[in-house]
Amino acid sequence: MTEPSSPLDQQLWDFVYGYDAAYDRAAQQAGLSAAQACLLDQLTGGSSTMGELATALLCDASNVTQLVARLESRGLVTREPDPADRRVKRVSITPAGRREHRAVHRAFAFPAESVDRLTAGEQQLLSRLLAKMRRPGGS
Amino acid sequence: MTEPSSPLDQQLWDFVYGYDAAYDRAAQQAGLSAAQACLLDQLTGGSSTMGELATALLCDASNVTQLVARLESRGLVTREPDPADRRVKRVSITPAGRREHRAVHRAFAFPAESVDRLTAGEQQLLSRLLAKMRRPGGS
DNA sequence: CCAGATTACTTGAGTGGCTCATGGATCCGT
DNA sequence: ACGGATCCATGAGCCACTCAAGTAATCTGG
Repeated sequence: MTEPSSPLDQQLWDFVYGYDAAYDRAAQQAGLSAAQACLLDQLTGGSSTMGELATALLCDASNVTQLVARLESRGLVTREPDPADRRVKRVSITPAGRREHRAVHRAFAFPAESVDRLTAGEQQLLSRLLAKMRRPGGS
Repeated sequence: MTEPSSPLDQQLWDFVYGYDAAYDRAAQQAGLSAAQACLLDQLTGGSSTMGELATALLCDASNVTQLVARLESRGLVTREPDPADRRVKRVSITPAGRREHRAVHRAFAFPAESVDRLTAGEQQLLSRLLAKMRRPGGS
């Protein structure tokens, strides 16, 4: 009685599994963990505080401290006290960090490859379906 | 020049992110890690050897040794030498393990909820798109 | 203006997941 | 029966993650 999951559920699982594995490999190819790559990605839009990073990455602040420490020791991010509130640390990505981030992005071919197998119309359709699945408030 | 990724890429990322987070929470609610839940899932189809599990989970055999050890110590799986080849250990899920696995499955509402926001026709369409994205050999 | 609560981050201890290198046991071909 | 291959376990080590406690800066009320 282990309800055998619909084929669609299985397809979703497989897709996510492949997506995750591909991201891991892409990050690792740049000498980063997936978590480190995610953190760098957060910073490409501008500097953040430690707390903002913790919120974005859905994890503890002390975890961010360590992630940033490792990235900082490799010169991929900088961590400076905010002049306006000296409790706050502003974390920014360095040019070297940006290079690593781009390397990960380039190596992460999975989504582009997947999407490229669809026609433009199918891509639009997929986008619509994803949007509808996401919304908690129905269509 | 950090090519701003298409909206569809972002949607895929968000979907996978939500999927992963939901699975983690579902597993944790049953006192399991995601890796442990995946391992149990592999065993619901019948017993496996350590090596088969390592292949299925895309990880090192020694990692499986530890995962199985923890699950075994909690009575969720058993590990017995294969009578035909005593190098091989056959890992099987116990009734208690099956209960935990079902608990995770029940708590993992994300895919069902997402898919349920689509009509039957849309679900079929999504299935077709996923299949087409997966295939390395084009349509 | 200043004591106390609050905020933002760090530190330390502990758990797990993961890998690599190594080792022991078993199996198989010659 | 010997030697190589196979399957798994063990140990060391890294990283991600969490929780509890600590420090420093800021805010707040009397």
